Parts: sequence; structure tokens; C-alpha cells
Amino acid sequence: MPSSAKVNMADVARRAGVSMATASRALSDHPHVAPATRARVLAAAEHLSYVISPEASRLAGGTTGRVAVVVPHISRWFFASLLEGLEAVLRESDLDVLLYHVGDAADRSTFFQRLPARRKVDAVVVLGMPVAEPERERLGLMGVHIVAAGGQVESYPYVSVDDLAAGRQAMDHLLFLGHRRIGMIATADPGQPGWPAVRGRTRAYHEAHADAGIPVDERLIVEVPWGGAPGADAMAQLLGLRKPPTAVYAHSDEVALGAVRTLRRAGLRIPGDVSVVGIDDHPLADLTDLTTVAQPVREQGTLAGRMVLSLLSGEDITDGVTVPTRLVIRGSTGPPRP
Amino acid sequence: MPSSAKVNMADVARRAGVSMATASRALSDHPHVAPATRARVLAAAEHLSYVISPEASRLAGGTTGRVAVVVPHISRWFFASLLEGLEAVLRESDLDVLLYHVGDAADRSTFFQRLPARRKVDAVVVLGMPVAEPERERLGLMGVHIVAAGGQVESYPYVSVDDLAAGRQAMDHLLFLGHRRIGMIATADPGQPGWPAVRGRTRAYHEAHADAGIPVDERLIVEVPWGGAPGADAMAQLLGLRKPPTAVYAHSDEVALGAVRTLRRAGLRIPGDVSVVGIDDHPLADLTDLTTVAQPVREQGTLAGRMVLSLLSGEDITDGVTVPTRLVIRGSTGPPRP
DNA sequence: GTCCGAACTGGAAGCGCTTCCAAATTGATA
DNA sequence: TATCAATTTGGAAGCGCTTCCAGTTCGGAC
Repeated sequence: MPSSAKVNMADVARRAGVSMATASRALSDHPHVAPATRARVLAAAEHLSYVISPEASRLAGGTTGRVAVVVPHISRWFFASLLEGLEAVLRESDLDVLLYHVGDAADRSTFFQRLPARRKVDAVVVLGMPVAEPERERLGLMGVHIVAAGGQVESYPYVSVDDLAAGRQAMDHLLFLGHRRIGMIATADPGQPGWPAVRGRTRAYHEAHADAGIPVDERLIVEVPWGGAPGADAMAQLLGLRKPPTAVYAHSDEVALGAVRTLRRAGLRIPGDVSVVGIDDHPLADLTDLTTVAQPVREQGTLAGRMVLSLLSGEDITDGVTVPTRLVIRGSTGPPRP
Repeated sequence: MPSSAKVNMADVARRAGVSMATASRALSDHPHVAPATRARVLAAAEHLSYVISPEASRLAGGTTGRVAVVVPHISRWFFASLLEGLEAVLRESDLDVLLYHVGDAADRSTFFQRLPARRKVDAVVVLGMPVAEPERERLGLMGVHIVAAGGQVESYPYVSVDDLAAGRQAMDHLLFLGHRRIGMIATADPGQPGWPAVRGRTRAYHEAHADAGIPVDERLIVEVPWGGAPGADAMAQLLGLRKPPTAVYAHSDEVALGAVRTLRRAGLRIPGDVSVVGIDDHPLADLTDLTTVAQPVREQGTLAGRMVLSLLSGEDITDGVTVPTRLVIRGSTGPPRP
């Protein structure tokens, strides 16, 4: 562990032949510093390869220059992509990202109870998870800006897709193809009760049926935890019905891919025997030829980042932003067998 | 943006009827504080819902309590999983994770040139990317501990798999099944020249051939960027040969899945006509029935986290840790058509 | 040639905490 | 009971910066 000689602003000031006050102003780009002086200070700093101490700077009155990002499942493509987009924007503005992973319910309550990011950030971004009232109250204690992304969270500025509309795109596609017995594999995340996306996507199933004048057969609805394996199990359950569906609408691509596996193993053809549609447009959806409803994930992170920037610069944002989704028809859907 | 009343240590000390010095000691768990006094201070802090100012604390002499994580591709399962494991360990010890994404070459040079994490962290973890000599030099300037994970990076303590061995597991499996014409889809990440994993996995191909006494047909080797689509292209190229391979060894599962798509679209059967093996054991490999070489990804992150903890507690770690890989035989490999 | 205000620059007071040093207290030993 | 060491506590000096408040400098208008 090499240790670089610690050089501080006083050294820079001395070398530039100015006072610390001036050095500070020059370095932080304040007005009322003669161009020549500023240049001299900057040169000195450069020469000494000086790096300002964020702690001292902050303590003396600045901001933290950090934003906390709270995310439930880092390793899932959806969340990681949101994060990637967000980080890019924030970094560009020299803001550091402090990562907080709150996977299960225990993590959640710990996080909101202890509020580990308190006093450490200028804003917090909540990625793809609902925030219940008591949690909102705790978050409020932090006294910083809050933005939600990847899921509409009322009472915070958010960026999200319209999950109801997305679900409808998938369902209407199936209905348009002529399917009348459509199964739904809904996801339930025990760590995130009440995730709005789930509600919207589920409602789409019902509304689509209502609009098409088709009664919903409750047996065609299966709710499982998120993931491929659960999706596979759900499909098996649907296949076990005396009258299996001719098409399946899954709440997410990973779940849909699980369903696909079960269908394949059962020797059924896709879409010949059963059509499958997912939501998200995971990169692997393209590879596996899965019809899905695409949502711009990275972009949602980007937009959230910009929101943070605006908020931090004093703008007063309160509204949410909804980005459009788009049906991507691939090879996993087709008309039902006549 | 609600603002919580700012209460500082002086308030706590006053309420507990002690000096700031004592309050500080009590709060940071120092010895030489009477149990009763400590309890009183803690109670006061609790009552005022006091949160220490990390900046002030740090400035006055502590550590930052932060570690920087540098990662090239957040949204890829492999990196996100490493990150997830790492974060869990660090968080448990109340260390915050500062995320730095360096995707392409430009990001890289910016990162190493500006060293944005300088003076902000106690350690930095480099995830799955090589560090060239000049970069290493820059990193050294930070004067903090450095750990590498998800790829063996000489001269830093690291945790990684043995890529050569992993590659051999895949290749030997294919050879054992009787394949003699084996294609390799190697990956090249332009943003990370010289990634050791690539070298090891490529070497495995050659050594396996040598050990089996089979000459390598260079036309069977295709190098493409990482990803499903490139993998698909590579497979198409291999199929275009007058004598296509009977099996394909891909450097990663995503790439392998791309190859699978091409094979499917070409109407070829897997493994009947062509066997495919990947590396990593991506969750979707299970779903798509892909034979692969599994590596414990999350665990590598975990181990790296523990290394950081040890280093931070003064231990003197210099050696790397290599975790084992394991061949997972699924449905995408079988004996060649006789 | 003098005077005035704008543009710069420096002095110094903190920001909220840690820790060295010394003072005070306590218990045990002689 | 007197004495000494060990334990607790408080005082105070910073840690490295920002910024208010004055003082200084300089050019141009009078």
C-alpha cells in the first residue's frame, strides 16, 4: 500500500503565492479571481498533483457530491441496466454513486431503520421498488431529494413505463392472434410487496379480457416468485390443467423463458402448440426468439439521473415521466392451432 | 425536500452531561469509558436520533468507510453478481460502496487519469478487468489497498477462477464425447485489452488439442466481441466452413446462446448435429439446457470483500485465491454423429 | 492630479469530530 | 490510613477546507 505524500490546499496556495482563500476560490471556479491568479493556482495544483479533500470541502459548507442508489436485485438485468444508465449520467456531473442493495424484507427494514446513507448523500434514487408509507417517512428524515426509477412510486418524481399499457400490448397481441384461453404467469416478489409493476401488468390481463368480452378463468392465473425456474414450474402447472391455455403471458422475460423450457421439455411446439410472450426485452429474448414488450431500461436510469441533476440544481420537479413501451414480435407467438 | 433538524455531537454530549471527548469515545466504542457513561451517551444519541457526520469524523482522523468498486459492465450478469456478493460483505461491515463504471477505453483512460475516487475511499476493488502497468501506476497514487476479483490480476491480491482449467473442463468434455472438430468462439473486449480470462480460455483450447494429439485447424477459431449477437455471427461463420465443426466451445454462456440461435435457425439439432458448451453457468444456461462450466460468481465477490476487510484491519494479504469451477452437463452436448 | 468604485485578495472564524495530554477520581496496596 | 497506579473524564488543538468581512489595488472619471 503505497502512500502518496499528502499535499493540501495550503501547499498549493503557498506555491502559487496566494492565500488559501484565493486558492480555494480559484480551484472551485468562483468569480472574482484574476485570470492570471487562477492560472497560477491551477498550475500549482497540477504540479503538486493536488486533489481536494472532499471531506474538508464538504464539512466547510459544500455538498456531499454523492447520491445513494437503492436497488433490490443488482444481478438482474433490469436493475443492473437501470443502474448503468443512472451511473453514467451522474458520473458525468462528477457525482459519486453510493450503492445500497436491499434484497429481502430483512435488508429493507434494516435499511430504512438505520438509514445508512444518512448525512452521506445529496439525493437518493430508489430503483424498481415500491416504498411503503412508513418507509417513506424514514426516507424523509434524510432531508434530501428522492427520485424513483423503474417503477412508478407515487409522491416522488419518478420515471417508469406504463405497466398497464405494456401488459395490454402483450395481451392484445395474443388476442389479436386469436387466442381465447390465455394463461398468465404473474410474479410476486416477497421482498417487495406491492410492486406497482405487478399490479399494472396483472390488471392488463383482466382489462384485456373484459374488453374482448372473454371471461377470465382464474385457473389460468399462476403467481410465482420472479425467475426462470419458478416460471418453468408455473408453466408445468398450467399444462396440468384439463384445458391448458393456447398462449401464455408472462410478467417478465426471464419467467417466460422458464415457461419455454417446460414447453420444450413437454415436447410442445412454440408457437405451434403454445404461444409465449414476455415483458422487458431482455437481451436473451432476442437470442431465444421470444416475443415481448420492450421497455427502454437503460434510458429510464438516464432520465432518473437527469432528474437528480435538475433537483440538485434547484429546479422544482415533482412530476413523473412515463416512457413508452413497444411490442416486439418474434417467433414465440402465432395464431392458435385451429 | 424536508430538512431534519441538524443535531450534532455537542448536543448529544450536552444531553448526556459529558464532554464531547467522552461522547466521541462512547459513540465510537473506545475503551476507557465507564459503562454507565457510555449507556447515557448512547441513550442521548438515540433520543435525539443523532447521526454522526462522516465528513467531520473522517476529517478529524478516521477512515472514509468507503471502498470504490470499478467495474466494466454493470449490466452483465457476471459483473453484477460479483458486485452483489461484494456489496453484501462490505455492507455488513458498514462500509459504503462507491461505484465506478468504466465501460469503454475512453472511460478507462478518464478514470485512471482523473482518479475520481482519490481521497474518497479506503480501498478499491477492480472487478473482472485487467490493469495495465501505467494504470497500475496511477492506481498506486491513491495510496490505498487494491483487490481484484473475477479475474487474476497479477501484483494485486485477487480472487478468480483458473480459466485455463475451466476451459479444459469444457474442452475435455467435448473430446471425451468423441468430438475431433471443435470450433472455438473466443471473445475480445475492446475496452479491456488483455483480459487474462480470455488468454486462459484460449490456451485451454490449444492445450486440449495438443494433449489429445489433434492438430488445431485455425479456421475453427473465431474471435468476436462479447455478446449474444456476436456469438450468433460467429456460429454462422463456422457453419460456412466446408467442414463445419461437430462441437463448439464458447468463452461464455451468452456467446454460446448466440451460437445456439444460429444453429436452431439453420435447422440443426443440438446436440444431434452440433454440441455447444459455454462457460459461467449463467442462470439462463440452466433454462436453455446449455452445458457449461460453472464458476461461483457471487462467491468471488464475497471473497474479495473479505479480502478488503482483512486488508483494512491491517492484515497483510498478498496472495490470490483461486476458486474451483465445475463442469455442468446439460442437454446441449452429446457424442458427434457417427 | 485626485477621488471613487469595482475587482481582487487576505485574515480568520468556523464546519463537526478525534485524540493527545493532563486532571480528577477510584480502588487497591503497603 | 497514606500512597500509587489504573481508570475516567475534560480541555483544547487541530483535520483541510469555505466564506464572510475587510483591506488592497487599479483604472478611469472628474
